[in-house]
Amino acid sequence: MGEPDGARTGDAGACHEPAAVRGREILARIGDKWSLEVIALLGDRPHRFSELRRGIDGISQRMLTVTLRGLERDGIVDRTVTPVTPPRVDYALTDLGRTLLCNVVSLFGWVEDHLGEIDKARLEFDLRDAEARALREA
Amino acid sequence: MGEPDGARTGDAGACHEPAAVRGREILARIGDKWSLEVIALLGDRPHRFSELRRGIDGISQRMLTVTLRGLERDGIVDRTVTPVTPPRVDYALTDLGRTLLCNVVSLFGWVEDHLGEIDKARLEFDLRDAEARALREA
DNA sequence: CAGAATCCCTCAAGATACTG
DNA sequence: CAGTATCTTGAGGGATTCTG
Repeated sequence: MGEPDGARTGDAGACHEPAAVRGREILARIGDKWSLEVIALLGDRPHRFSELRRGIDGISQRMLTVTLRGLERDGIVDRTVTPVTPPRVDYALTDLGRTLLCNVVSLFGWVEDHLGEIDKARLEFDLRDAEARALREA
Repeated sequence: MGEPDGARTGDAGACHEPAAVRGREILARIGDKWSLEVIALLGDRPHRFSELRRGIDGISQRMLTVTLRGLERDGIVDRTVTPVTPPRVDYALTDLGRTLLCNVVSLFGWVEDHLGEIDKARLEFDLRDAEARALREA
């Protein structure tokens, strides 16, 4: 940590990148391993840190913290500290976060609607692939 | 290579995973570094391999191949080989790919509409963060 | 309870070289 | 031209430890 340099996650002052890049950046955030589950839970109601931890199977406290920080930084979630002992921290979706959730939900709708096709495509691909592979070794 | 086992990219026969996991899986695919740009280009019109390579700045031929294979496996893009010398391979969106493109476009719309808010949130976050950091060292 | 700091390891991206 | 086969590197993520 020698240099408390500006750049945070590698996107520094990326404010003037082409829209496609910014778009991918956002998609990458919500497409990462945990963000979506956090957003989904918070879409229901606000949660405390430990509630999220229990609610998301397999997440480490480190990754929960990292994920929440990223979402907070992007203005997707709101963090409220209540200075009591032991400390209490609540997380909730911001207005921005809620509008994002809407889009994500509709994308999920697409996924549900087409899961069958996707699985079918994979099966066929893997089959063709296995055939080709078998031929090469013959 | 030793075991030509079933599993391909680590999702094996993931057909019965919870919807949330499948959704994240798809988001992760389209949120990866190159898929979106490929889909965007193909949304315009079919492209040859080398056209895509030239059209996507900074992609290596390996990553283009890997990306295309993933999209093909999921039934998003269609691969057509014309057996001539030198070989000619064309890629195009499938019907499934086109419906996905629609959703992606609307998600991009959201990003464009809220880029300002996101950037503002980041600026404020980084500022608060820097303040807190400065205080700790005092 | 909620997190910060640290270490470590895996896996995917990238560069490079070779081939049908 | 359109790939495949290796190798190296680096970021993402897990386990553990320490603290206000």
